[in-house]
Amino acid sequence: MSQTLTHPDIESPKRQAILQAAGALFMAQGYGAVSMDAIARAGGVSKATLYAHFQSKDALFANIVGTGCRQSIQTSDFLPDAVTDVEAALTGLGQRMLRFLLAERTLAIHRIVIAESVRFPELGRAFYDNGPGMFRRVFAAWLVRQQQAGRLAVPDPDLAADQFVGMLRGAGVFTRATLGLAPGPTEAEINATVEGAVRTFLRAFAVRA
Amino acid sequence: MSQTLTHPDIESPKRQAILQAAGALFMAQGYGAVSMDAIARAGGVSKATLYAHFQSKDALFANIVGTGCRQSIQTSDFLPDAVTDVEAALTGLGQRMLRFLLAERTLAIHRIVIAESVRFPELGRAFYDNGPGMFRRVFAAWLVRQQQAGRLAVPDPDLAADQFVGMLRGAGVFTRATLGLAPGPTEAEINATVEGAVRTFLRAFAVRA
DNA sequence: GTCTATAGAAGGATAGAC
DNA sequence: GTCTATCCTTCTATAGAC
Repeated sequence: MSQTLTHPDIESPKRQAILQAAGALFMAQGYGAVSMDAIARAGGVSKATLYAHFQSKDALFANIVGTGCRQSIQTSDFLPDAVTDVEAALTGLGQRMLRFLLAERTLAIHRIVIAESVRFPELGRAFYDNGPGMFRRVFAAWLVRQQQAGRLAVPDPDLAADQFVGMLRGAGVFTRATLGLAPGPTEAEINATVEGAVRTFLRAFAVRA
Repeated sequence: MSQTLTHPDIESPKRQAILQAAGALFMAQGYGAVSMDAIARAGGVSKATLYAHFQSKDALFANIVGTGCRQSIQTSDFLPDAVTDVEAALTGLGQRMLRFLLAERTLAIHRIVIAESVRFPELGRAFYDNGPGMFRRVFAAWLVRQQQAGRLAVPDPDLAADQFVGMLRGAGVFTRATLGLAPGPTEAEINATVEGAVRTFLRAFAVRA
């Protein structure tokens, strides 16, 4: 109703500065630990300007995290394009997937969604639908195509997709990264995790010679 | 130094009331959303009494979560006792493990540790060492014994343990429960997840006939 | 739209009586 | 140890000038 009155230019440099500053702060410290004062200071604007662009702290937070969830998953990036070799395709998929999951930005969004989904229930839903849920749909469909091509035998594609992602996240390198434990994951650990997941997956689902 | 001065009776009913009230509130709402006022009110004590037993909000929080982490994992509960049948043992282990992971109390501790481990780094370490890390050690050792008995072929027991737990948590039922998404997991989903994890695990690591 | 200044509420922690 | 009452800080949000 008052949308035409406030009508903040979506390209406004101040607005962009606010979003960037708020995003960095929220990701690093969570919802409760960040004050509007701190956001205004980091963004180089006054608090009044901040409230001219966003109705409340909640609204600003929802904007940040919603955008983060939507931008985070580019499913096409993960889908193996050339499908001549299933093992190579799965390995490439696993590498991109695990490295994406371990990126500091992804970890931050993951942490914050888990933390705040109790207070903002729509947050958990948006994250799942745009993240894990969407990936599972696309990956399961890919598994079905491989099965039709005679390269895999996957009785339950949804379950198999969950298992593959589950083995990547495992209880090892990803769990420690989520908890912020030092030292961070090494290249060797990442490669071993991916190779192990592919090996186990293929032993279970490859078509026997 | 002032330990003998304050010397709060560890069995004090007021102290117990505080711990119980604070635990419920922290688990349900997280660190930032809970005030000392609310804890005092819920515990039926005054704020001064609260501060007589705990030096600060941080200290009270650390006590709650530390205790929760330590009590949460009774590794012996998860270890298959009779080992005549590996598949049955793994299925029993998986059932107990997944149901434990899905318990509301476990989910609450898991959420809160992830949320606050950025601000309280020692929290993530304590949780991992007493939870996933300890379980992995014990489970990997069990896998080695099964291998020595000729029932399994597990080249990397740590990786295999991570994979089994990873498939249980998967990207499905546990992920949705962590995000608080309705509806909750059904019996059928839980059973399918466990059976699927055991089947995939055995296809990868069972000794071929 | 943007600022300075401030209102109004809530939280963490303490003083002092008992 | 426990209470009541309160201090000080910090927070969200707004009023009013430009």
